[in-house]
Amino acid sequence: MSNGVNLKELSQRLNLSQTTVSRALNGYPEVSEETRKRVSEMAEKLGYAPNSQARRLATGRAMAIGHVIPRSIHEMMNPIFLEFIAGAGETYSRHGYDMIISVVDDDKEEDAYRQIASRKKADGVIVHGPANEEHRHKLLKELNLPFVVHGRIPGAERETSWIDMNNRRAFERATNLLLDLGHTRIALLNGLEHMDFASRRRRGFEEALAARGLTPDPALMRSADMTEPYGCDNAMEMLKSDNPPTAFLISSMISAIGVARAAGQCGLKTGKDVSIITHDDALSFLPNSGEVPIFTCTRSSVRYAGEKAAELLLNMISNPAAKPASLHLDAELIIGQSTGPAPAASR
Amino acid sequence: MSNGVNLKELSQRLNLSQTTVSRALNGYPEVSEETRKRVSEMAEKLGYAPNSQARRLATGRAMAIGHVIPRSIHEMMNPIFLEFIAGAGETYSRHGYDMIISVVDDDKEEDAYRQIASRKKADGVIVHGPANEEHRHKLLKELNLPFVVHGRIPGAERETSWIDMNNRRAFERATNLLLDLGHTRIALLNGLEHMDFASRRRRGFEEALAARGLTPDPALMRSADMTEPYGCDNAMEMLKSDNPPTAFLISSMISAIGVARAAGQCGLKTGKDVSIITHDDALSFLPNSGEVPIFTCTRSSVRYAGEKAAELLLNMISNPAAKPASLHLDAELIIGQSTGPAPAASR
DNA sequence: CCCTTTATCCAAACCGCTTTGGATTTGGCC
DNA sequence: GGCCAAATCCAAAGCGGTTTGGATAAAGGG
Repeated sequence: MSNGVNLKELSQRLNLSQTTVSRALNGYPEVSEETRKRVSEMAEKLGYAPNSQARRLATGRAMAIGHVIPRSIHEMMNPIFLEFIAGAGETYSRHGYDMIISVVDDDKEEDAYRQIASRKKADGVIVHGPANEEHRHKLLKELNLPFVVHGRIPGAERETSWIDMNNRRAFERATNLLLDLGHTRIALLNGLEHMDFASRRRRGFEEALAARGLTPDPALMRSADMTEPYGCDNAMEMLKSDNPPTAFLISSMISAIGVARAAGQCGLKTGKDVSIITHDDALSFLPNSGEVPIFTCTRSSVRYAGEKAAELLLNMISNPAAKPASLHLDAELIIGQSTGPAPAASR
Repeated sequence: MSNGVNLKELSQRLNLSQTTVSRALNGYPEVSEETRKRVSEMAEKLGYAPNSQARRLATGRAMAIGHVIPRSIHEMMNPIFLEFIAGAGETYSRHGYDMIISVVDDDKEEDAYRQIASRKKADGVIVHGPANEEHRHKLLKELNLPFVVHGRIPGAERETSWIDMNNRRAFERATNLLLDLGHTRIALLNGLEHMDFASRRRRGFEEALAARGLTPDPALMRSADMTEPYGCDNAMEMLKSDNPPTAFLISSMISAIGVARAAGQCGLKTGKDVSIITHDDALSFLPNSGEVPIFTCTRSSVRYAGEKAAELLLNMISNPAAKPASLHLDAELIIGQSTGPAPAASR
C-alpha cells in the first residue's frame, strides 16, 4: 500500500527535478522554503523514503557499524555483551546508523573484518574483549577501518581509541575494603586471565595485598568463564578446605550468586561468616539494588560504556583526522549486605 | 593496502568486460572454466570483493535480516534475546546475510518496521516476544515484509510463520511431576503474563492442577520480569507465610536461582524441604548441567530456536509463494537435584 | 563448403540516490 | 534601464555492481 515510491516518481509528481527534491529533503539551503514544504508534504503523503542501498552507494558511506563476535566470546561474556550492544545500539539509531552483528566461527574472525572493509559493509567496528595477546588492532589499522576498543589493548593504549573501566583500581579498592575489615585470606574468582580486563583485576588484587605485606595464596585464585556453577563449585571446594578463605572477590555477579549459593550450602551466612564482593556490570536482569544492595560491589555500567563507545566511534568517523580518544571510567565502590568484619579466628 | 579495487579496474587488468568478470565470479555458466580461473586468481590477488551496497542496489535484495528490539524488551528478556540472536546470527552468516539490530524507544517500534520496509534495509524481520494483544503482524503484512515470530501470536497461528516451544505442555508436565511427588501447594513464579509465552505457561499449570481437582491459590501466583531478586523476594514472602508452598514452578533459571537463595536463607534445603522446578532456556552462561543437573527443569534451547527461526525466514524470502510454516518444539523434562517428595505435613 | 548451433564474451541499460556545474529568474542598486 | 549577485532549479554524471540483448568465433552437420 504505502510501498514503493522512489525519488523519480516523487519528483515527477511534483514537477521538480530529482536534484531539487533530494536537496529539499536533505535540508540543503538552495531550495526555497515553500518548495521544501511542498516536497515534504508530498513525500509524506506518498510514503517516500530514500532507498538506503542507493543512498549508501551514492554517498560512499555505509551508515553502519559492525560488531563481529566470534562464537567463543559470547559463551563467556554473553550477557555483558548484550548490555553493551543495547547501549551502543541506542546511540547508533539516534544518529541514523545501523548496527550489524556478525556471529562467526572463531577462525573466521579475521575474515569477517576483511569483508567488512573490502565490501564496505560498515564505516567502523567495535572491538570486543581484548586479550593480553591482541592483534585485531593491527589488522584493522591495515584495513583502514576505524574502530573503538571496549577495554584496552595492552601496549597500544596510545595509538588506539578505547573505553574501559579502571579494572585494576576497582579491584585494588575492593581488596582494600576487605583488608580493612580484617580479612586476610581472600579468594579471587577471576574471569579468564588471558583477557586484558581479568589480568588487570588480578593485578589490582595482588598489589593491594602486597601493599600490606601479604602474598596471594595460589590455592585461593581461580580463573575461568564467569558462570554460576563456576562460582559455586570453586567456593565450595575452598570453603571445605583446611584453610578456607573468609572473603571472596569475584569478577561477576553471576558467579557471585554461585558463591552465595555455596556459602548457603555450607551453612555459612553471607556478610557474616563469609564476605563477598563482586564486580557488578549493572546488568538489567540482575539488579543489585535497594538501599543496601545484596552484594557489596564495584559497579560500572557496561551499557553506559556501550553508549560512549558508540559516540567515540561515530566521532572518529565524522572526523577522521582526529587523534585517538579514550575514556577511562571509574567503578563505584558500593557497600552492600554481603560484606562484614572477618570472623574471629575460627577452629 | 589490500583496499580499493573495484569491478571496473579488475576487468581492465584482465582485459575482460565487467560482465564477464561478474559472471565468472558469480558462477554463471556462460564463461569458460579457464577464464573463470584466471578471473578468480586475479581477484584474489588484488583483494577484490564486490561492494555490497552496489550489489544490493543492483539485485534489489538487501541481504539482511532485521531485528527490532524496543528498549523495554531487553530489560525483561535480555539474556534470552542474546542467545536467540547468537543462534540466528550463525544461520545468517552461513547464508551470506547480515543481521541488523535496531534498538529503539518503545514508541518508535512501528516506525522502525516502516523504515526497514520503505528504505529496504532488510528482506525480512524476526518478531520477538509476542504479547497477548499483538499487532505487529498486521503491520508487517501491510508492509509486505516477510517475518517469522519467535513465539506465537494468539489467533494468528495459521496465517503467520513462527517457531515456539510448547509452553503449555511443558508447564503441565512440570506441574504433574510435582503433583506426583505429592506436592499440593505449588507456587507459580511466572514471567509477565501479558506475554503470550507466560499465559500459556500459566494455562499449563492451571490445567494440570484442575485435572487433579485442585484449584490454584492466587496467593501463590506471581507474574513479573524474571530477575533474580524477583525470585528471591517472592519466595521469601511465601515461605514465611502461614501456609507456605512446598514447591515452586518458575519461568526462568535466573529467578530460580533467586528462589534457591531465599530457601537457603530460610534454612530450607532445596530438593528436600522445598522443591524447585524451572524452565531452562539453556543459556550458555547459566549451565544447568552435570549427570544430575542442579535444577529440575523443562529445557528448550532458545539458541536452537534462533537458528531455526532464521532458516524459516530465509526460506520464506527465497520462496515467497510458500505458505506460512512453523515449528513447534517440545521441551525436555529433566530431573535434577532440586525436586523431591513433598515433606510430610509439617507444623 | 555453407549454414546452424553452441560457447564465449561484450556494450549498454539499469538499480535509486547524491552531487557537480551550470542555466534561469528575481531583486537591489546606481 | 542596465548590471550584478543571490536565489532557485535542473540535466547529467557518477557510485559499483548485475543483467539484458546481442555480437563474434569456433564447432558440428549435411
